[in-house]
Amino acid sequence: MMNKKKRPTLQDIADRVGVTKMTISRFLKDPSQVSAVMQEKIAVVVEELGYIPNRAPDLLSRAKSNAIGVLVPSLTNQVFSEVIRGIESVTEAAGYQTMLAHYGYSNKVEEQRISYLLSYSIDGLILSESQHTERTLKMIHTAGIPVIEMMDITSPAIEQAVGFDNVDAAYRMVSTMIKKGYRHIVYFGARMDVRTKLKQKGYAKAMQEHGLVANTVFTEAASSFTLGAALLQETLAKHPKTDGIFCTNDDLAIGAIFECQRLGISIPKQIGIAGFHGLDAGQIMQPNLASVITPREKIGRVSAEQLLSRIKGEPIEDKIIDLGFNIHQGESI
Amino acid sequence: MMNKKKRPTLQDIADRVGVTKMTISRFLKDPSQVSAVMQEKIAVVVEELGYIPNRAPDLLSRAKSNAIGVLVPSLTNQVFSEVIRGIESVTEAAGYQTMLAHYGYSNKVEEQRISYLLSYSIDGLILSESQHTERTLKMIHTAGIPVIEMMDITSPAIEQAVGFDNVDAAYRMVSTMIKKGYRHIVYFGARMDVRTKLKQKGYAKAMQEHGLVANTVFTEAASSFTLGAALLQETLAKHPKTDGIFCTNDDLAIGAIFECQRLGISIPKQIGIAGFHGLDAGQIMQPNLASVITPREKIGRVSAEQLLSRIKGEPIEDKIIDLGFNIHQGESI
DNA sequence: TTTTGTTATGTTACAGCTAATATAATTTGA
DNA sequence: TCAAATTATATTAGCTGTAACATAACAAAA
Repeated sequence: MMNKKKRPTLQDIADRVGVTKMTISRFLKDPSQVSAVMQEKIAVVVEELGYIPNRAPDLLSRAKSNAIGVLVPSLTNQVFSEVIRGIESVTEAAGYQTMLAHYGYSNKVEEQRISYLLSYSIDGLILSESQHTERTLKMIHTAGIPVIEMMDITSPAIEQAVGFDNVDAAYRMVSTMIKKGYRHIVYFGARMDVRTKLKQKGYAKAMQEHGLVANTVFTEAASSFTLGAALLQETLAKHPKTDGIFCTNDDLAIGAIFECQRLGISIPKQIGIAGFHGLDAGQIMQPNLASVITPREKIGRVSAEQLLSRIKGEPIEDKIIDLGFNIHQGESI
Repeated sequence: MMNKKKRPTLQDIADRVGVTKMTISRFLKDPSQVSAVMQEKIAVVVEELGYIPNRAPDLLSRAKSNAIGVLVPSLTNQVFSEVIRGIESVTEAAGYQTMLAHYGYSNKVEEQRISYLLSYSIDGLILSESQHTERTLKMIHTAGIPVIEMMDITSPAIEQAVGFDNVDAAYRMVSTMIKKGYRHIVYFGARMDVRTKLKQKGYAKAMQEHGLVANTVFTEAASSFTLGAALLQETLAKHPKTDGIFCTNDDLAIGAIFECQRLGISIPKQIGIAGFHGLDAGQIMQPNLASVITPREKIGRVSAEQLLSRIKGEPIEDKIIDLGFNIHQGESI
């Protein structure tokens, strides 16, 4: 076993300077709390020993850690990188550390990750789901820290939700497609997590209202461009009359468009395709991708703001904060 | 101030069960260390109180933290999500926690993040850079934990590097383009971090060897599809004879291709375009993108394996582990 | 000078868990 | 049956920093 070198402690510094560690502690927190002479002496030794702070004792003896936990389903998913950017813009400014974890869309893994984050005495938690295991709910309750659920607002499980209405967003996009004349619209899903299912609900509702038949093509795999292409193939085989496709995200939509182009299927003439989230890639491509534009960074920012305000002890003002979405028609429908 | 609810401790459980907290500690670590009767009794109370472990005391008493730190420049960058996946596949299997931090390509931020990770007594560190501030080097030295530098192997700053040779990779791709007949190849850079500069070096070397003029078009902004399109515009204006483009990453390359398509510039006939890393998006698109395929997941995996082995006290076998790369010609050059 | 106020430093105690060691309880074996 | 071996539980001490309180040192005011 490699034994970590014994790192210098406050006591080590104190011994060299000839004071007690309390003085060093004060200096590190705010140098002006110590006399000018001391400041110099201590600074030299701190530098010399290369002191590295140790958070453990602080976590042990005090309630606040000045850190929050953030759980996202996946790091590969660009949607969440933007959410994270929003969160950190707020936490950094407020001097909070952000402990990031991902759970691969699994409730069980989410539970483990939350347990791990809580073991570091975080002051608050931002989740990306609104469905959790029993034990997760119990842990959160026991920890007694504020929690925000991000992204979807249709059925928050805990205290406060920030995001938009996935069902309505899907409903509106599909309605737009129907209004444009599409009749055989298929829904592309991947991984079938909660949000994918909510969008399916909105899709089904729109189809039903117009007396149209709802068809879903999906896979359990994580979505990707390649997968969009594969789902298109499957769709052409299973539902040859398809004239429209609504995808749970832009990755699938872009993959499907590429595949159409490869097969010589004209977009939007023969098939109209719409995605979800309005990522950069879809906006730059030819044809410009129709998509539901979601306020990802803002969701992160508002979530963090709400969380910090609650950590400060302020009460919940709005249990549900709806940040809305926009339908972008682009050129692909 | 919101006061976090006082979480149950081992003592609380012990009191209810009527034993000492040591017995509870043993049970939690390995239930079989405790008599069968106790196991049942304790399990009930643990469940009932919703016990959440507290890592602080453990960290404090200098035991191993069973956590490693991983620093990546950016979470938005898909390259690094794949590296992280590789790392976690190893650390999870070994029961290690991975503490993730990102530093936005800034040495100074890297320093802060490292300080933060070290304050949690991590057992090892994986970095994505081979250039660091003075203080970073000092801290790492003082902490006395093993460190791996990932991605580039041309000039490791600390102990051990895992990755490939960026200069050579760029050199080989550009040489391939030259061999195919391209003469006015421009290099697209973004953010001009260390790796971007290394690739530029390889590009310049290949151009020079063939008596060709090297031209770089770049921006300080983070790369994106949109940016690739913008750089293409700039290039057409500045270097109208351009017949080839080598990009520091696939995002720029894809953006450039889209822009060419929009402008009616034929690829690869009029302009050949090559990217770097071989991401999914480039492989599915039309035309299939030429790119340097890098073993990203493997870099993560090997880095983690090496780190864990060194945490166990094993010596460094190879200071530099070169995992190579492949030139994929695709259809875009 | 003495008193009071102010600033700088010191002292004490504590947070929760576990390694190491001690003791009690139980089983085994001759 | 009782000593020895084994197993189960208890006791003690320590990890590092800081809040809270105590004291010392010095300056200003009376």
